[in-house]
Amino acid sequence: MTEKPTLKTIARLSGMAVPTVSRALGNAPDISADTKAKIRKIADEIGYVPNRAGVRLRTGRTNVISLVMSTEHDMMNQTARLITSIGSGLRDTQFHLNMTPFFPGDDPMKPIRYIVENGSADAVIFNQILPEDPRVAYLMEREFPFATHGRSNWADQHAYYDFDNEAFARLGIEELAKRGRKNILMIAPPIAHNYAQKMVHGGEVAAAAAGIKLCISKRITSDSTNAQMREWVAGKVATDPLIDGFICGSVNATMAAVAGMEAEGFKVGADIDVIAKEAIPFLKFFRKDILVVLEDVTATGEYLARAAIMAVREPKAVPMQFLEIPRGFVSLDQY
Amino acid sequence: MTEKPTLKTIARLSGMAVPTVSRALGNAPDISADTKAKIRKIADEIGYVPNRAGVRLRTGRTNVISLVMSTEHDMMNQTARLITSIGSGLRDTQFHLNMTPFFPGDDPMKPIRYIVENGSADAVIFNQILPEDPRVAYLMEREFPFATHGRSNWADQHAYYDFDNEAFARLGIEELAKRGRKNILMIAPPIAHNYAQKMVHGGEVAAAAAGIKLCISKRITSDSTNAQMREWVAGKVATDPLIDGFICGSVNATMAAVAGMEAEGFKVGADIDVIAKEAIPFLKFFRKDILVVLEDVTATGEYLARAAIMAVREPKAVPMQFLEIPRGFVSLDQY
DNA sequence: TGACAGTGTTAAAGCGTTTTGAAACTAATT
DNA sequence: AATTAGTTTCAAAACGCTTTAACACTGTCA
Repeated sequence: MTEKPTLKTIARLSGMAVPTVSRALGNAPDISADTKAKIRKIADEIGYVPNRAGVRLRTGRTNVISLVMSTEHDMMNQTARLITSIGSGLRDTQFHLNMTPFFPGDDPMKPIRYIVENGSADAVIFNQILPEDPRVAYLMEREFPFATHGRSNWADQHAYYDFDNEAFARLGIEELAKRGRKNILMIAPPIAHNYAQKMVHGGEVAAAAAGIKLCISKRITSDSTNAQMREWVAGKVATDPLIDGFICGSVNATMAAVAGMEAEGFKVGADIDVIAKEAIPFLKFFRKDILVVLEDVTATGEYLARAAIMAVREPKAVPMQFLEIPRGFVSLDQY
Repeated sequence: MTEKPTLKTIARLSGMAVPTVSRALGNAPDISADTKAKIRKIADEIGYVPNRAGVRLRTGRTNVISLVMSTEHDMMNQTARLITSIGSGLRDTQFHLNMTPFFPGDDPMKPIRYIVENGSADAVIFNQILPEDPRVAYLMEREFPFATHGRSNWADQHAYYDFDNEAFARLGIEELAKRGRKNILMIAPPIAHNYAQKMVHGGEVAAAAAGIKLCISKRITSDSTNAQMREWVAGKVATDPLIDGFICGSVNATMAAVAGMEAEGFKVGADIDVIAKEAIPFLKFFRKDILVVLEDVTATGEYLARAAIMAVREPKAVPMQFLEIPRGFVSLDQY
């Protein structure tokens, strides 16, 4: 892990000339099988990745598929809005936005490592932060610019935007207590994530202070399937009729909770109060008695974009950091 | 519009050397104001845009902000799912995904032109297609690879993936007719878009055949604000109590229609049937009587990715084209 | 022996940009 | 007249890659 390996590196190591290396890796017909094998081996060992600017400059091929996406017709779309608001924050700057989705089961380090090693971006933005997130550690160690959606344990040292989920849970518990609710169920995000831990902690502290009971599901979290959550909620309210409140960590959890309790004949707002958090307002269209806290995703994206640029331009400056404090419950009129 | 302008072009035109041009445009202090003005003028006239590969190769700066986005926790997110499924279709290929959001009021040609002129991608994917979409015309004329989400009038000549909105409207009308409904309101997408025209046309033909009345809103379309749609629906059902069916062109329209009719005391599934189209199943969680047709966004994204790559690799081959036929109405169990 | 054809490798050039360091002036100072 | 200083411009090099054309070899055939 010294210098970024190029064709020249492999040429030096193998004693061949640069073009030979290029053609060998490109599997050209006029290179002997021996040479190809030898060069391929060295390339793999030192982790050679072609420099995309070099390829592009020479061949004119970018290896980029560009997605030009209009946003006009989708208002209710959290992630899309996050993406477009990052785009919006990048407007009139020299920066372009590159998307690397990754999927459940993928190694979260992989795309980050690729970007750093290949130098395919000046900065990274990512989400789903763990308390001791290895991506954060990796990027900090290499002094590669980044901004996170959510805080790690080292959040004081890097750029982030976060929603205060601790305050959200507190707000929820306090509102439920005020309404005389005493037996609360929380569907929290997977507990490995830092924001889940904060939400749970906030809820527990507030519940203890208010003297009400809070039960947090371990098996079922807000990333379970809708069907699983629905079953679980239905089972819970059926066996324990004292349950009179829900705090839901995601829109999906809210939908599933509502469906589950209604299947058992309970009524939102009357029998059971539901606290929900959403980024794009729409839950109240269907159940105006749901108690909704809004999260400002547009601000999130624009802030993260600015924070990332700042991290690129002023690596030594104090990183941009913002904690969004929930502003209470919204009414349908505000939609 | 002959050759792509570079610093060399400007150098030739101005009689200056390439580095001088570079420094003049970079506003270096050691270039005279006269020269700067002259060069800037030429650059603007010929529409010079710096080649990003050149810049990157020389400086190491990519001018890219990379967004690495986890998708685990958002299931209900149409655009996000489209994006990630495009990413998924690009997996294990050499291609990377680049996002260019644009915003209501922006010139839709601008990002396309930039990509083509700057050569910042090998292919473009875009949506919101007009019947005679200038972007399609532009790209076809230049033989630049692309794939569209939706069909233009020249769809036989280019790669696309489309959902058959004509069939959707027909399906909706026929189902409403079967249920004895006679007075239908449709909230269609803005009529300029091709898919809106197809949806309207399909509805009108089917309504005529079934002998029922179909009214399509002109002023209010599915991109109106939720509040506008809600007001409009409430007003309509209040003044015309014969209305007994809705066909909604978007999830937003559906939500607003439901809210509007319920505000006037009508009940979904009993007084009025509602036909909806959605990509991510969630409407039925709240109103299981809504008649929901699903659109397969995951397939869409993966297909568009493959189609774009195909257009790059085999420009002369017959373009990949797919029309998704709606498969009828879903039940809550299928969610 | 010389010409010919493979075979495997390399030298040289160039894609568009920016950064050095030097060069050509002009104007001011000795 | 000769030096110095200041201003403006430019030549050359380099980033990493691929392509073209040329180079050595070997072995075959006349």
